[in-house]
Amino acid sequence: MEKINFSEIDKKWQKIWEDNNLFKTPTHPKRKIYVLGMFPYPSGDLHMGHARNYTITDVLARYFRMKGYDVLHPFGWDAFGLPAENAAIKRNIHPKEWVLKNTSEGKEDIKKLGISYDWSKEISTCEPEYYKWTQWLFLLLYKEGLAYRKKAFVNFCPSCQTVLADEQVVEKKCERCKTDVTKKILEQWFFKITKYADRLLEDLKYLETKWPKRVIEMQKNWIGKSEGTKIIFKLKGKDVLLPVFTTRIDTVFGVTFLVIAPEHELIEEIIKISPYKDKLESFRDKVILKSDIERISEKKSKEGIFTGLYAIHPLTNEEIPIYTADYVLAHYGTGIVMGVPAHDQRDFEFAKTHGLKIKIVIQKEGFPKEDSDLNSAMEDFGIMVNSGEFSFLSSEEGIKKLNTFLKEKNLGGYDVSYKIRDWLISRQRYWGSPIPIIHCETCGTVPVPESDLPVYLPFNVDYLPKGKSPLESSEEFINTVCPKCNKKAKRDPDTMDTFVESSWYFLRFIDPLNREKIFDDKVVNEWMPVDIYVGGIEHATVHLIYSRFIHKVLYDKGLVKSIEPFEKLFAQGMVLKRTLSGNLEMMSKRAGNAVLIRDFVKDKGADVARLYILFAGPPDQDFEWTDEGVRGAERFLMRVKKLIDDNRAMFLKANESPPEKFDLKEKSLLIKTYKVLKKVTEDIENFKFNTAIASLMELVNELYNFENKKSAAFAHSLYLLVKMLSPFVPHLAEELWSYRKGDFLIKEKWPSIYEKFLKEEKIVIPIQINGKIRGQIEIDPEAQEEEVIEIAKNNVNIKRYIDQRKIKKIFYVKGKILSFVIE
RNA sequence: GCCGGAGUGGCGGAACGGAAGACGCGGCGGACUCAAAAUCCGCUCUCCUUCAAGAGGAGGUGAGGGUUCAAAUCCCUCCUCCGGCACCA
Repeated sequence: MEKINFSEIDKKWQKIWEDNNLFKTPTHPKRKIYVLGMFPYPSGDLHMGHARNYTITDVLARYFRMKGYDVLHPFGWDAFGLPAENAAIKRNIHPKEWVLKNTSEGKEDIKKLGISYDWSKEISTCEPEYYKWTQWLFLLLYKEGLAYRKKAFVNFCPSCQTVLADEQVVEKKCERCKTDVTKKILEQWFFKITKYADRLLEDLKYLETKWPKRVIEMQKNWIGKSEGTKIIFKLKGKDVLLPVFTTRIDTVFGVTFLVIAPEHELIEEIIKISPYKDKLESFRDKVILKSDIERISEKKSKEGIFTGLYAIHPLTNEEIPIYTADYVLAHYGTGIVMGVPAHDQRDFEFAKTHGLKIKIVIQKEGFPKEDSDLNSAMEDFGIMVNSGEFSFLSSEEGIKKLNTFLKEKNLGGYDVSYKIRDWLISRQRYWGSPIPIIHCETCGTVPVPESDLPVYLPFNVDYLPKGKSPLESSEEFINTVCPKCNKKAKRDPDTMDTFVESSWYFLRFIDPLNREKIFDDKVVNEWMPVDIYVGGIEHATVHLIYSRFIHKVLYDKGLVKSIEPFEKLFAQGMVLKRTLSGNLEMMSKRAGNAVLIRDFVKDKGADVARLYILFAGPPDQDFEWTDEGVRGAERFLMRVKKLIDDNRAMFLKANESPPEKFDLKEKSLLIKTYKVLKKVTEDIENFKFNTAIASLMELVNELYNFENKKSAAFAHSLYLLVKMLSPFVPHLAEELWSYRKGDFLIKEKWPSIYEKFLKEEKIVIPIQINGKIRGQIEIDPEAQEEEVIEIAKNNVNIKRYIDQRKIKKIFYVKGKILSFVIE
């Protein structure tokens, strides 16, 4: 077979498609579908890992276009942020320059893959036309009381020289550079995502069947809802309240100490009145300045000291010693825990170390009843004892009764706690959107008036990271006048986390050129929600929570009507490749195992890349890129081209309607073809591209071996084959289609399935006897049970088994199997 | 520790209550060729019976148990691997 230059075919059609503006999105859709891949950072040298994401959305976009949908399939760049900035610093060029270079090169690479994007919708988040609206969004949140500034202990990456959101800290390390994160106290901007915690959790129910289970689970975990009780202790002799959150209020009579987090806001007050002032201060400083990684560390011993103060137990009026210890976190619950050593393992260990009382208040068969017999905490539910009027209730009943009781007495009651914390969005880096806030000595924090947006990011700034905001050193930027009092004032020197930009970009795609508004909500509501969102699993808790949050804020303002932004989520797997050292790793420039789109496409063509990527395995799983696999894809495409070329005249004769005359063999070919059509159709909609292609391969094999290549049935099958191939390998399919000298294939309709060609005349079904296959018979698929049994009984193989034996039962599954149960 | 997901040929994977291993890769044999590559055709889970062609039989989807006429698929116990969260009160 002659070698085919697929890349020449690519170029030809890519140009023609572009010249004819074939992927233009209609403004007002009749029957819409919004297909979106997560937009990338403009890193240089896009490789097959990227290609996988784009290919998946492209198959869907092309398929649904043929199905008659108006398809929105846009592309853009997540251009602000550390990746671009760090890369630029490394190369000693300006981030803007770096981004421009990469977006233009990247765009060329993507075009070479033949992805059917509407490029008129392209956006880049670092352009003022975009970040103006990111700033507008900030102001919206500010006005709604959802953006606030607070001094707080924040995660700080010593290598990136900036603070990080909790979501960007993975295993106590910086998500980007893997450096151990330290703590810093800084005044920072936060978005109040916690206000939406419950809705973010509740609304997952709309996504449960359409999002991958693991993503739903990760989000649930991340939000971390925990139902329990708030109970208010009092500081002895003072008018200070000490609220405690617990999930085990049934153990409240077993409280023998309280522990307050060292970084708790009340700790200053406690230090003031404590007899151990100095010791407390030094303990606090020691713990606070530790990074989380040091604080948790290997040993897990519970370090803490006595404050010298006591609390009053609200139910027993006992005096309870107050400790401060490193195992209690200020940001969870109320930052104060009640110590119940008999029924909580951590409290047990702490009590043992500090010689505190241990008091059993829950009993369960098989567990010690004497305090001194405990070797570890008994954490199970059981029967409450030594609990005053609540004694002899079960834990479950006790929890209910105590919740009601505490509420009545104004001492607390049912409460909910979340793990999710507010989203820290300030960054002490240059390459991001400025925060549209002015700090005035007279007026305080003043938002930039909307009419003054955007606050431009200045170009000439010494942007090397120094641990403080580079913009602070830019005189032209930082100095301004207060919009309220017109006195000299300073701009907020920080930039926004890039995840702010990416949490609303899917809305801007719908109306990217709007100069008046963030978007036209009428148009946006015609297109939203995103019907299919495709991207990597790494965004499960970061981008996908932030986007849902921002979308809900906009929903509450009436700007969007969809409850959730992403109807269906598909998490595609990674592309792996062996490195020189033999390890199997994610394809990346850094690992040195990247197969670049531009190199590959130049050599083998876009369709080979697309087909191989789609066929290599289920799209939600990782797969290993191998040269052998590539060859298989290439071989298949050559076979397809040869098949059509060799039978060109027949291919030209066929059309949308199946032939009216055919013999038995031809009919069985038509049946096969329409079964493949049905499977390909279903498989595309279910993201099973690998099996869709497998069935197309079967069809090609069958067509090769088909005897009567002059029959209308054969011609019709060729015709359907080319149509079915087009979402996967659009260039080759278009080339073959062009033999027919009609309209473009990509404007053609997806073929419809003729039911009459799904039914076979005769089928072969297996016969089971006592669960074992003992033979097979040929039957009419519509045959009645009695008829089928009769045929089976007369089959020689079966006769051997059932003669002289009593048949106890017979099962017939229509058209599938016949099963005898004999003695 | 808690919560998910997954274990199927030499490999990627199909089948998801009804003939396990579709399709592809690799391997083996053959055709073409001076030769090689490419291409095309055939075979390719294991064991047993049969001189062979051909056919027949037994076993087999991480391990063990269960439900069912029938289990890779459903249920229980266990093992292993992967992922998320984790001193979360």
